Amino acid sequence: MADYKPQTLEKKWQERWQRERAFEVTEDDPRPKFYCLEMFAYPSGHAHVGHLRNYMIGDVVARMKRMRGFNVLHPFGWDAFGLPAENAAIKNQTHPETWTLENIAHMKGQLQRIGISYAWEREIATCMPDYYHWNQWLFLKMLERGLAYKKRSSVNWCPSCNTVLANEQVIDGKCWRCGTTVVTRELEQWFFRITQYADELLEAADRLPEWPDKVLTMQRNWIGRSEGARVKFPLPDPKGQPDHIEVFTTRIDTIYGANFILLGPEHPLVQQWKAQADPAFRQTLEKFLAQDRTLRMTGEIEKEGFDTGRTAINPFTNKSVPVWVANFVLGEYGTGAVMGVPGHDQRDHEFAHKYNLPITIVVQPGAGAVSSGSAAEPYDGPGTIVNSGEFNGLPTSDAIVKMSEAAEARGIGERTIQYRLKDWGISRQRYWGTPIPVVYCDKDGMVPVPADDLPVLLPKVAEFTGRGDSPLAQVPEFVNTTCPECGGPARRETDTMDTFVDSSWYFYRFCDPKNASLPFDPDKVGYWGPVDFYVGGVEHAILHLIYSRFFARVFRDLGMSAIDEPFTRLLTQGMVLKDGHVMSKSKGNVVDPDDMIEKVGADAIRLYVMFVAPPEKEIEWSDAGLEGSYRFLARVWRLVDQLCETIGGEGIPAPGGIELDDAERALRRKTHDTIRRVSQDLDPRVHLNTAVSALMELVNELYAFCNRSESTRVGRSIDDPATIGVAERPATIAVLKEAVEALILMISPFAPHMAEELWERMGHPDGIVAVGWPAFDEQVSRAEQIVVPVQVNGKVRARLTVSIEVSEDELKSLALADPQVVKNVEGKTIRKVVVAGGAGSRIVSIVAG
RNA sequence: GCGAAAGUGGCGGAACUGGCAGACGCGCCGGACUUAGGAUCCGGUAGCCGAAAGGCUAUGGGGGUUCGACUCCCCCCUUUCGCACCA
Repeated sequence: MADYKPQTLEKKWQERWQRERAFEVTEDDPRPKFYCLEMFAYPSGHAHVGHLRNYMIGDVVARMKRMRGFNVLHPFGWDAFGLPAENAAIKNQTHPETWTLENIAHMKGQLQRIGISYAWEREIATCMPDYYHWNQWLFLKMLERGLAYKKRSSVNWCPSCNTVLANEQVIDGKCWRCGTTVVTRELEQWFFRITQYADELLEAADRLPEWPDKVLTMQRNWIGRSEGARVKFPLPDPKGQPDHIEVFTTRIDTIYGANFILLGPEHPLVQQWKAQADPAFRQTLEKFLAQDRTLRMTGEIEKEGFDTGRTAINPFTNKSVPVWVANFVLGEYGTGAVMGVPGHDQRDHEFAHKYNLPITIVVQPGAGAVSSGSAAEPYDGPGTIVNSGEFNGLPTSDAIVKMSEAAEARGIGERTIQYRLKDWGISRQRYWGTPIPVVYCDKDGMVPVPADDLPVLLPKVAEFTGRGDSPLAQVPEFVNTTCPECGGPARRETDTMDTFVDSSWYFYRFCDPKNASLPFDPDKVGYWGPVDFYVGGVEHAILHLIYSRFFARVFRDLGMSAIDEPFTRLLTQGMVLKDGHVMSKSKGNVVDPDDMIEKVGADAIRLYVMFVAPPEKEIEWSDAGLEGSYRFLARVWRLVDQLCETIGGEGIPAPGGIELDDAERALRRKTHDTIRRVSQDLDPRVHLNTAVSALMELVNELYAFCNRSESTRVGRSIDDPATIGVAERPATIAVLKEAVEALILMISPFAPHMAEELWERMGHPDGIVAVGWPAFDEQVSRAEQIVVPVQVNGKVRARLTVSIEVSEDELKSLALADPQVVKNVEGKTIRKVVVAGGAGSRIVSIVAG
């Protein structure tokens, strides 16, 4: 007899798993593969239970799949480059690498203490040269194929982080990381041509049935496909190169109502015209253009325009229309210019109203009578075309086709598809990232570093001032190099890559983490890929998950893999709140897992987090709930502790062929019913909370079974003489053994340490890891009892408890034998008895009269 | 404004394809065992009526489909999340 002492037994099993390399895997394994992955971690210092929830969910699935006969790859690594390391270095006078490696060591210990079953021999850290080497390799491949390119552009600049942000990293005009308002800068930047895959990424989103709809919707919106047309509005008096303004519209059918042209402030013609204008005009234009770009992007400022004094020709009406600059037109989207149709667009209507521009109605809702005059409200729905010459009377949908064709025939426009998605800017003016492997030579210009010279190592020395230029530019030994082409002096690129590059393909590196000649062996990715089950926070729904889908296609097109979609199934786990807020160090509401392990052990934490809510939902941390889970584990412990001498070891037969009494049969049914429920709740559903509750029911049933009489009572306190374990009857022992062993096995994904210990105490010295999932006996489970409602003339008059083995005929006779049914149909003629419902549940309806 | 998801006891949550609403746990109440109990074991716990048997009312609100609705359909309310001038 021994009390449940999680701390010592957990340590024992963690050491044993490590010693026996219990979770390491190879590719030459006859079992089917299963790749289970949680989003790798940024090594920020200390993991709190909110972080750990992610890994616990993946671990339950990985352990369960192992038991069910899969060769399970379950690796872990570190997203180790990034700004916080650099900021910490500035603050603490240490090196980012020191800070990062110390954090990794600590967090790795935390993960081991909570008992996550990782193949640690495959661990990777993106800040190591043997990893970022392959970022550089891939960059060169993308450069060769035109998927990486450099251009000058206005970029989002975070003045606090002192670096560029991708569009995806700007939230409401603010930096995703620090919340500082983002400003615009003109810089030479490297881009990845993700837009080349826009259509494919969008289309394939329909073929990801095991992703949450929410994530797919977000990705679809982010890619933002619109079908429309580009149309040229000629400039009668160009005085310069372009002799027209091209607009993008999804509503070419309203073009007869286009009474003005609006240019975005970034439109090149605006700059050109400004330069040509007289000083007074230029000054007012500049004043207008000085509006804060980020304020404009929030959409909360009033619509304002500036009349350029120029005109263009509407190519359909041949009328002259004024050209304005408008603060609400986005320079980066479409052509940066739009046609203003005040009759049928809310924004254009407001604009026309404000500046007294004419409004023309060209669409009537429905096919009804034509009303005249300008509408007080713009109508932007479908309808019938009016005031549009030869197109009058067409439905708007037809008009879009006909007018597009007309524009194409006249060479003044074409149908196009416009995406909201833009190319991915990857240059970062920071130190702690992958150096971009190109050099600049006065003679040969931009020259890629030859693949044989990779990796371009990040120099150890760098000064961390937090100034707004690239720290690498301060390191002459790094910057000054020779040109691979001509051997003359050259300068290295001093920007580093966005860390999202690192995280966009790490799941392939895990398949072959030590490969020194390629990012991975295609055969190994062919074996393990794609990731079958991927767990992570919904905050990565757009950034990481679109970039990874993009990179998977790049590798595919390089001939490195056959995989389009890197993640077959995605689970976005909910956050862990404390006192109603997300855990964060600054809020002071973090729950440190090591404190909790000290109190109740890792298994109780794991069980609690899995039990308290479905994995997708956020949970509110509760110490009382945690204690409840500890109590449950202690309850299981006591049960097994008191029974194992009787039911453990060899020589006890399976209960299959033995004659059982009612209670034994009921327990056996419960055992197999629980196996069925837990199995289904774990796979294919991942309803971990209900799986745990099914196990709790089984434990309750076991206690009730043993407590039928004083002599078989279990579960009292250790020193209580009433707790002498169980009976004599071989059938009882056989049924109990089956139930208890199934319980231990099924609890092991949740509470692996305790399960191992109990399994050992039951007389199995070889450890649980290699043991299979408990066998499910359908025969036993089919004898399950169900309750069938019996209706008489449409009202439920009785409920029959029957076995689902009962046939329909038997069910009918049972219904008629039920006293209450007899009472309800007494003296009446039974017209009809109906049996309905699916397998397992049947409804008897009796029509009497 | 647009889009998505959700609304069930004191609380977290269950209910799988339309079939006993509230599994399981927390909390609370009681009993047993005890010098003691914040341990353990056993029981109770949606609301209302009733001594009980039992009955009635209940899944945000209102309609509908159905023998039967937490579940499906329509309208409304609330909350959360995402997008937000994308022409």
